[in-house]
Amino acid sequence: MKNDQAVTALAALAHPTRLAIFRMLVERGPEGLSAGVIAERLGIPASSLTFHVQHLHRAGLATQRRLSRQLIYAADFQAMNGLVGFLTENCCGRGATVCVPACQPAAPVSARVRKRSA
Amino acid sequence: MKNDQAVTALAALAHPTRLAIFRMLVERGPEGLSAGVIAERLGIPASSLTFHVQHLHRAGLATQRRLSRQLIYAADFQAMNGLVGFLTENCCGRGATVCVPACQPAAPVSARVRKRSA
DNA sequence: CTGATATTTCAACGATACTCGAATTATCGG
DNA sequence: CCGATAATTCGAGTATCGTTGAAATATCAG
Repeated sequence: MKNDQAVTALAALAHPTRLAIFRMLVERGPEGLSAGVIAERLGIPASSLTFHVQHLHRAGLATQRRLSRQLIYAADFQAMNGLVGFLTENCCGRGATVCVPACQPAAPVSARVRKRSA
Repeated sequence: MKNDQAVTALAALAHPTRLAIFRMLVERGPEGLSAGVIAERLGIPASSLTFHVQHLHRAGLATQRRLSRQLIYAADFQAMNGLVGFLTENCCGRGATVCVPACQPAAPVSARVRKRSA
């Protein structure tokens, strides 16, 4: 990850609302969440949600796909991996490069839902 | 690390100049660098440097100590460790908590200088 | 104390970020 | 096509950030 990308990604996460959105997406996994659901959970206007979630999208931290009328956003774990890697390699001293964090969800949502109801 | 602290730390690093300062401090290690040296290396006015380095200090990412007329700033590796830990634990999914990055310099500056000249 | 050095504080300005209601675009069911 | 739903874009107002020169503070050497 380049220096500029890192700054962009850090700025994207450096806001309470956006960090909350991103954590929500991480917890949800690849299945993602629609803009409406996120806005409702956070209790913010739709236009405000768009502003923040697109910030994450532009920074490369969230993917976007359309599902009929809804736009689904999901965390981009590869990008997050890149950011954490950048921080450990460039901002944690030379002795830390041995550590390779694995940024990805433990299991798809469908499996977790099944597990929860079991 | 609390959510608010993480946002503060992320915001502190989310600026080209401050990220450059922090990387400089990380590379330097516990010995730190004086405000004047940092400003000179970056080619920015002293008042601008103060603005940014204090931002890092307030965010807990840099320590400050006085050495006669100079103020020495150094990276706070423990804080950085906390931030990386927060990101891996809260923003990288549940499967990533096994990784514990060790954020600290490989060796004190004095040793490295000796090594370099050898 | 005096002068010199190192850094911070202050004040003012321009630029960017955030918020949110209203208008617009996209999709779907019938 | 039409009405309804989901989301974005637009516009305007407020707030915060970033930059910098000038003035103030702290430390030291003599």
